[in-house]
This record gives sequence, C-alpha cells and structure tokens, in this order.
Amino acid sequence: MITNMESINNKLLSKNVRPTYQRMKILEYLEKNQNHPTVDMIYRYLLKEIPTISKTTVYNTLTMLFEKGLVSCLNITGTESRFDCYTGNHHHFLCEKCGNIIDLDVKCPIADKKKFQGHVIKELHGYFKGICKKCLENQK
Amino acid sequence: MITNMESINNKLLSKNVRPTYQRMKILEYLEKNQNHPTVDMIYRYLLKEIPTISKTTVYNTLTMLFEKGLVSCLNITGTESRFDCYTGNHHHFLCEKCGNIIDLDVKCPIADKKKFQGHVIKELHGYFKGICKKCLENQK
DNA sequence: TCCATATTTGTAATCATTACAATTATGTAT
DNA sequence: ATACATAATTGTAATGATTACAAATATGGA
Repeated sequence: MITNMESINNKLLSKNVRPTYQRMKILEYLEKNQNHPTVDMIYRYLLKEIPTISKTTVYNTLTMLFEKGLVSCLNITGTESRFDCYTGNHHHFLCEKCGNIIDLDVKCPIADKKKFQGHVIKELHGYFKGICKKCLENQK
Repeated sequence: MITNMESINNKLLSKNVRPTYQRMKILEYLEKNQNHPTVDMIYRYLLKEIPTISKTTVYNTLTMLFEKGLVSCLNITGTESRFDCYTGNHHHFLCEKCGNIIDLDVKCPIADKKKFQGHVIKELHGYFKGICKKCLENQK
C-alpha cells in the first residue's frame, strides 16, 4: 500500500472529513504501523511529532474514522481497543506469549452475506488465541 | 440441559475445584441464565441469595472457571466481559439496538484444527454485530 | 478582517477490573 | 471434638481505559 500525504488527504476528503494535521498523522501512523496499535501506542508516538496533541483527540479521531469506515477496531485482548487501517475482511490471531496480533485469512462461510438467520450483519470479527509460530520455534 | 446442584457439584469436582456455596451458585446462575451475563448482572442477582457475597468473589470464580474450561468468556461489546456456561464451539451475534447477544451456529473452516499456519490455536471467537431479527420486525 | 463553526486540548469523572490484606471457612491430623 | 495450616471469601483501595465536558484554538466563508 502506498502511504503518502496526498492519498491520506484524499481518503479523508472522500468521507467529507476535514483533513486536519492531527487526523492526517493518525491515519498515516496506522498505515505505516499495521501491527494493530492501541490508542496509547498511537498517542505516545505522535507526541514526538505533535507535542501538544491530546489523547482525547486520538480517541475522538479514531472513533470518527471507524464510523466513517476508514479504520476497523478490534477488541481481541479484552483490555483495550486496537485499530487497523485495513478494513477488508480478515481474521486476527492473538499470541498469548508475545502479545502480537497476526492477520489471518480465514474464509468465513457467511462473510459476504448481508443477512444471516434473519439478522442484518454489519460487522464480522474472527479472533483466535494461542501461541504463534515464532514463539513456538523460540521455545524449542 | 439438566441443572441441579448435584450435576453442578460434580462438574466442579471433576476439575478438582472445591464446590463452595458461592461457586455452586455462580455456576447455577450461568446454567439458568444463558443470556451471556456480565459480572455485574451475576453479582446483583446473587446478592439476593447471598447478601454477603463480594464482587471480587464473582470475578475470581469466573476467572477460575474459565481457566478450568467450565465456562467461556466473551468480549464482544468491548466494554465488559460476558460469560457463558456453554463451552462448545459457537459464534455470537450482538444486536446494536437491543444489546442482546444471540448464539449462532457458523461452521468455521478451521474450528477443529489444533494448528493453523504454524500457530497453535487454543481459543476461537466469532462475533457478528448488526440488527437482530426481532428488532428488524419491531421497527417495521 | 471578522465571525460562526469545527476542532483540539486538558482535566475530571466514570466504569470495569485487579491488587492486596484481613477475615472467615474448611479439611486434616491429633 | 480441637487445633492448625491452608483455601476461600470479603472489602477497600488502586489501576487503567475510556468518556464527558468546557475552555482554548484553528478554520473557512462572508
């Protein structure tokens, strides 16, 4: 994925969102760091570039980006939300050992359905937990 | 499912858990209320029967029951944990309108696998969000 | 340039969860 | 039955993520 300020600008404009500096930087961070960061991870990094940024802005922006469909939000750990600029359909794996979250491509049989058993489906989340490949190799 | 104190007692004993009054009552509540209750829902109900019960006990017990594999734990809402005495493989649907959580039977293609792409899989969570059938009918 | 509005910021409040120490209950050996 | 070590429960305080809210700042259009 090509990440430049021009494309980020257009992304925001396409959703009628004013491309402010903070919003651009938050979206840029998500595109450059596709490791499902927490709000705090985003906030702490952006502090270096925008010393006046507030955590509230990060929260507000992420919530807004999610509502506009520009990012997705995971609750896989149970303790904090994590964000992903990749909004396509995919599953996630949380390693209990290293804490990393890995993207998984699993074909959900009802992924493309708008309705299932009479319920309208708007979001789909597939989470797996266990020990990742890398941690398994390290403990040998 | 037959819910009586005898079977609950045996369930706990089978996992080498001392069947105390609080533990029995918590497990009994989960078997009689299969609507994925929160800790607070369980606590508030149990207060009527056990006026001295502490919320910490409810937390401790649920965590322990989860580790023993006697209950499962959902983080579908993102704000609080919910518990389920049904530990078999199934998915969940959260209605954004009424807040109810509905069990769904969706065949996950990797549900029975111990490993996937080199990662050991211990838990599997499938969450869907949208508007449930009942709410759709009511708003017509 | 001015002004209404949108955005950002900082602080305080909320709420779920956890830490921890004190109290109470339990099983076992005597 | 009693005493004691251990397990379980309880209550309170602390933590940490998130939200509420009002003040300060920035922005686009007249």
